Amino acid sequence: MTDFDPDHDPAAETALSEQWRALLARHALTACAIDRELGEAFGLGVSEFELLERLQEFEQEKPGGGERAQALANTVHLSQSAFSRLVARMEKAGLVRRTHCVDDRRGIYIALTEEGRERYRKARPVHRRILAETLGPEV
Amino acid sequence: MTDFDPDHDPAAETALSEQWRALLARHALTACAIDRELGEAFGLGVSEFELLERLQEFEQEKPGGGERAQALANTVHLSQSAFSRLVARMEKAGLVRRTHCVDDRRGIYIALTEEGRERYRKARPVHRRILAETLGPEV
DNA sequence: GAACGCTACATGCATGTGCATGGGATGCAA
DNA sequence: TTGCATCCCATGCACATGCATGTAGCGTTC
Repeated sequence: MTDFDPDHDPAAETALSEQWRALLARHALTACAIDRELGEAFGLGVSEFELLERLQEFEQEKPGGGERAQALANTVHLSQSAFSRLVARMEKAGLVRRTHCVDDRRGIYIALTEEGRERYRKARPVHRRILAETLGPEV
Repeated sequence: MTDFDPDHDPAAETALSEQWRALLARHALTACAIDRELGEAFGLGVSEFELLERLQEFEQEKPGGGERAQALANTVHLSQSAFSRLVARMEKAGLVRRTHCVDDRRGIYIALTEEGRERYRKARPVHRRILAETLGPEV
């Protein structure tokens, strides 16, 4: 709420500003590269890949039949509505499967399909290579 | 083009992946906060503020009548088309002014209006406060 | 158990974005 | 001059996103 800092420090302000610009630049560079390469090769965007990765991780922890949507939505930095549509797209693409919970029929479980696991397995090395290329050089 | 690294190093791969996740999280947190607060208070988004800031910086360097669009587009991490529309929105809002170059009539100059300078002056402290709140705590 | 509020997800709508393309301006070569 | 490739910006289109709202299920209170 305070418009200008009580303890105004120009040097700290400049440092923060440059940190933010660097973050913006790295984010744009990497996200753009992922969208382009994974999009062309596997039909995946940044969010799609992130979701596949989360599902794969959850699957390793407990091999049950998927994970609650709510638990996943928080991990991909999307609004609730955007997440809902992301899952819908990926279900249509055959990468995940939605099933209503039996104990709480408001919620849904989201599980990888075999195709989803396979797609992730193939896309992962490309994703990691892009990270190495764009994040690796600490410019 | 190489699908999997010649020098495969699981530890380095994990480190890169976590670095990317942290970057995604920080970007989402900060960008979202900026969009919300600057949007409510000043009708500005992340890109709008960035452009105002670049224009203000260029203006200080050489107080001439603006900057070439091409030179600015590279600094805000937008596609050429998105940048074109960003400028159109901001011109409509009275924040910038477009003028055709006289020497090369393909290009345009983009200059701050008085309203644009004023809006930036007011928004800047809020922007910096958000950066301090979201980037400052090195979680 | 009826009514109410709350939660979990879906959807209508407005908007911002990237890709492909369009259209005018420039430069160069024949 | 004419023709052609290129550059700079604008625009049609498809699509992803966020906000607001809708809908169905849960829980509590009386």
